[in-house]
Amino acid sequence: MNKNLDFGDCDKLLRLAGLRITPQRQAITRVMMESLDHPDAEQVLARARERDASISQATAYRTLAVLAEKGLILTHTFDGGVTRFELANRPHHDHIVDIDSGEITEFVSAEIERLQRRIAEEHGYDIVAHRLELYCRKRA
Amino acid sequence: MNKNLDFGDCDKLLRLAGLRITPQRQAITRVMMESLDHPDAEQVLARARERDASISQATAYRTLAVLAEKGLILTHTFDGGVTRFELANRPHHDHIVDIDSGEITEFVSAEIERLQRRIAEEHGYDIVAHRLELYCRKRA
DNA sequence: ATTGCTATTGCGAAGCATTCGCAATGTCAA
DNA sequence: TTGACATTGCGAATGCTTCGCAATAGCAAT
Repeated sequence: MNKNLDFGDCDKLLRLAGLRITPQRQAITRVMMESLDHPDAEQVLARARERDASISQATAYRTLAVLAEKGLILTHTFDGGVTRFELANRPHHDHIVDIDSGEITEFVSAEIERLQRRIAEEHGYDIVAHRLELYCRKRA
Repeated sequence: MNKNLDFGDCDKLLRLAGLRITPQRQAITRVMMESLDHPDAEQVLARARERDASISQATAYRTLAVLAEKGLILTHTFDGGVTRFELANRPHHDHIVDIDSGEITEFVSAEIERLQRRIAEEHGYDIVAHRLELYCRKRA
């Protein structure tokens, strides 16, 4: 009980989403808060079960879905792969996907973002969101 | 290796890909040559069956897979949806998606592509493919 | 604390797109 | 024409994700 130092933050996040606080949701939410990578549902479930072994697969999917719906986590579906998740309140970034290993690298380019805005503007648009993924292979 | 192929001849295309010419593959390949949109496997199958009603679902998937593998068609997966296909003889382009109307506008930016290559290079990667989508709203 | 309303859960089954195993058939070079 | 082997259709099997439902648990009002 004394190791749950992040309980407050976690509960706050769940209340933000207007969700009832359950041990399962706390475990899953804390996993997302601690994950620095982009785990898929299976990985989130495995990590959450280290905290609460009783969590079912369905609950993992449902909790991730509702957190995404409330905007607290982001979902990514890289080409041909499963849905992956990450916490939403992090700085914006795009992704490099290693097509051999599946490894994800994050990057930001202010210059690309500026060009995107210019292109959108030239077509009479304002950008609401964008998605940029580079599917890459390690240099020989 | 497929940049300058003659896409006007279905049989020639299949032969260049090193594939045996079958009625099923001819039908599917012709469907792809005539499609101006980005049909999914189910749609390709339906259109191909107008030419050859005997084509099975498995053959549609297998043919599309092998054509993609040979670089003759491209695959797209929009937002966790199904895989969609497009003939590969069109100039590369990215998409502006009007989030209100769903209208798609194509664009190309050599400058963005150059920046992408530089970013990938800085991370030790070569770009094999990329995906860039701008989700936009018409300017007020 | 107790109650009552309902959101949430676990379970297994059901979807859905896609792939696979295999015997039959078709293609093409020799 | 032949024969090796590529390709096909069928249906079953995947793999990820969602659903139906009865039991359970959270939470606000008593």
